[in-house]
Amino acid sequence: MSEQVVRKVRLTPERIATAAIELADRDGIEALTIRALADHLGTKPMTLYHHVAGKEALLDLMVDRIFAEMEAPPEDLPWREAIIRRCQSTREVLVRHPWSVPLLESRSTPGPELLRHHESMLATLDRGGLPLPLMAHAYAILDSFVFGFALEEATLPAQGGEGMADVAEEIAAAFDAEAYPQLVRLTVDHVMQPGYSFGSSFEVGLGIILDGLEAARGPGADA
Amino acid sequence: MSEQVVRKVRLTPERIATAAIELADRDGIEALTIRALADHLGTKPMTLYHHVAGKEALLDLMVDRIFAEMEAPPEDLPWREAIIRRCQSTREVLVRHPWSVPLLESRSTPGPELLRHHESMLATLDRGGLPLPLMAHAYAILDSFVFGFALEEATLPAQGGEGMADVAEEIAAAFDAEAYPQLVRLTVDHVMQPGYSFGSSFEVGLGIILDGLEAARGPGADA
DNA sequence: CCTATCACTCGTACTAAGTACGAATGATCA
DNA sequence: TGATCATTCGTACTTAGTACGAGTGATAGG
Repeated sequence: MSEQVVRKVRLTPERIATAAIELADRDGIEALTIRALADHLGTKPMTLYHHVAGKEALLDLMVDRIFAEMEAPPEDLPWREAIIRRCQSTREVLVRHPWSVPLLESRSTPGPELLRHHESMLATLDRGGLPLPLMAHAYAILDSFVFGFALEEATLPAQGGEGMADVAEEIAAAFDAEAYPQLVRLTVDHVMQPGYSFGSSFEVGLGIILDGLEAARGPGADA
Repeated sequence: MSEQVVRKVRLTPERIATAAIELADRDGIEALTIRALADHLGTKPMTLYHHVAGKEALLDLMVDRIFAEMEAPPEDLPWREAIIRRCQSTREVLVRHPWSVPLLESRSTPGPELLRHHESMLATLDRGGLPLPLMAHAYAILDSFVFGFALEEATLPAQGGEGMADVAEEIAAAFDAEAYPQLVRLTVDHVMQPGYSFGSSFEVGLGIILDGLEAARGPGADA
């Protein structure tokens, strides 16, 4: 049970947050306790409190680090590509840390990395020539979609194409085909088919939204 | 502190879940403890365990009841209107119970009402004449957007138009205008303006997505 | 009418987890 | 060398979920 990793480096809030993310990735967010984290760091619970104000503060730190993982696309990319890149990166990060998705939005105090993330998204939209009101819409819509998608993806049983098909099969068997005909049809005739990938809807959705935004902007300049 | 509501009716899982939702609405999800719930129901903690297997099971019940609140649109409505109606209803429910959004997606065991909700959404899409693969995309995209939007909305400081402007003002003051120019510009020149409403992006986003889906369906090409 | 059953109620207490308090330890600098 | 201060951590308090088993009241069969 105890892992007693020997600590060689000095404790810092950043290092603690990093270790906490490791633990959450490995054992799930519900297994992330102060005691387990201390153990993982080769120290004792109360020691952590000299670097972090409490568990809530720790969660805030973790969230900010998650945002830090989302990379800003290079500025020389065309507007549309840049947005796609950033959204993909965001999704990848959230897939890597599925436990974080409900957390991200339940924290009320925004950290610097969160602000940076938003800022760079807005800057890219600005480069696309969107007027302010449309920019606000674009921002809200894209963010909602990306996080919403990640939210669904995070709770999907298994995201590997095959593993998911298996699960879907079980579900379909448990379903009452009369009570839920569409659900069963979708599952059996589509989801369980080889080559199905839930993730492909991400690209499609993103494309639809970007098309709509460009149409709303009109024939503006691109760069 | 103790509220000691006199209980007149027999305890049932449904009634317990309803009371739990009331409590969560009023005091927040973190204040929903078994003890507080028992108090609210005029009974004792262990009594609840004869009707509900545990707190996890209680949360499952609550989630299913939340889904039950989302109303299916009348079948005679045109396809597009029906989708909009359902999505609006979903959003309204989630705004009414903001604490539930992270919960909804973190539960892995789907209840009957959740299945019903999905089924009716799919049925409406089917009425729209979407072929199966496009239907799957439409479903994933719409759900992601609606829940993602609700997720953001749930964590927004205040959704009343004015209250939010106040908060935005504070935030803008705290911001470093040099570090986050776009964020500040958006906040000051748009969000803080009278008449701004975050929620309006919902309609816009929904419209864009539906336009895109119709376009994809239209001439016969699909994705 | 009496009593056995059973669903329901609840008092007690155990466990896990966050964290307050203050002592011990060790490094830095005058 | 000794004082200061950051860090570490042992102990213990608190809250919350819930296991265990005793009480209690309504109902059904004799």
